[in-house]
Amino acid sequence: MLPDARPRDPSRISWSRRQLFLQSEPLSLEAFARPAVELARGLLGCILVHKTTAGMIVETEAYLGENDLAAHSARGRTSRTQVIFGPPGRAYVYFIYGMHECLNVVADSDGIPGCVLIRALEPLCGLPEMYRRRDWRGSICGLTNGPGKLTQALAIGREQYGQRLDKGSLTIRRWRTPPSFEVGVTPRIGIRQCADWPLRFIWAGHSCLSKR
DNA sequence: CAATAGATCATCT
DNA sequence: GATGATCTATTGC
Repeated sequence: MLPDARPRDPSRISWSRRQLFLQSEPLSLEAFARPAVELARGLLGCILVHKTTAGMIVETEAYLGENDLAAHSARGRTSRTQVIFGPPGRAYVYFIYGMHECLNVVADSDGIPGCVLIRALEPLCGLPEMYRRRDWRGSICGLTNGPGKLTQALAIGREQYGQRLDKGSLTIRRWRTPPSFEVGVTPRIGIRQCADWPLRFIWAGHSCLSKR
């Protein structure tokens, strides 16, 4: 089903395509029903799969429902933000700067807003496709080390708005034996309001983190 | 290397 | 009409 990746730099790509399927399982909907901060931390090391492409999540940001003026949900329910107020485990995809799509995972419970922005992945599967879609000839990490880059590489867009992430073509999976790593916490990137809140979570020292 | 301009449009004032 | 949870290329040191 998934195409083989092109020759890789073994120091950067940690798992083979075969291991991806033998050693992972989709997160259940209940697994997403947690506070956004907790989910943001918990999604690190999990695998985002869209059709023939996949990558491991190494950077996330939590957006809260209350008093978080940086969150899209802070201005209330609109046609764009309604999914954030709904049940957890759904995709919130929005369009920004006239050209980029960003993927969020809805957290908390039905009626309570909260979501997690996926900011960076380590590419795992379908690398040739990613290179083509990104029109990129640089490093492997450069395919997906940014929120707009990873959606382009995995072909995720507003067509996936509201889609559930526990089954179907867009899923988040966890390793049966999770990798061990150190988690770092920093302020979120690219926002003006609440700019100093420590809600960005990273796999400390990973080479595929986004750039400032 | 750091700083900055330009691309480009859905959303909300 | 302004803004923005971004990315890339280019400029300048």
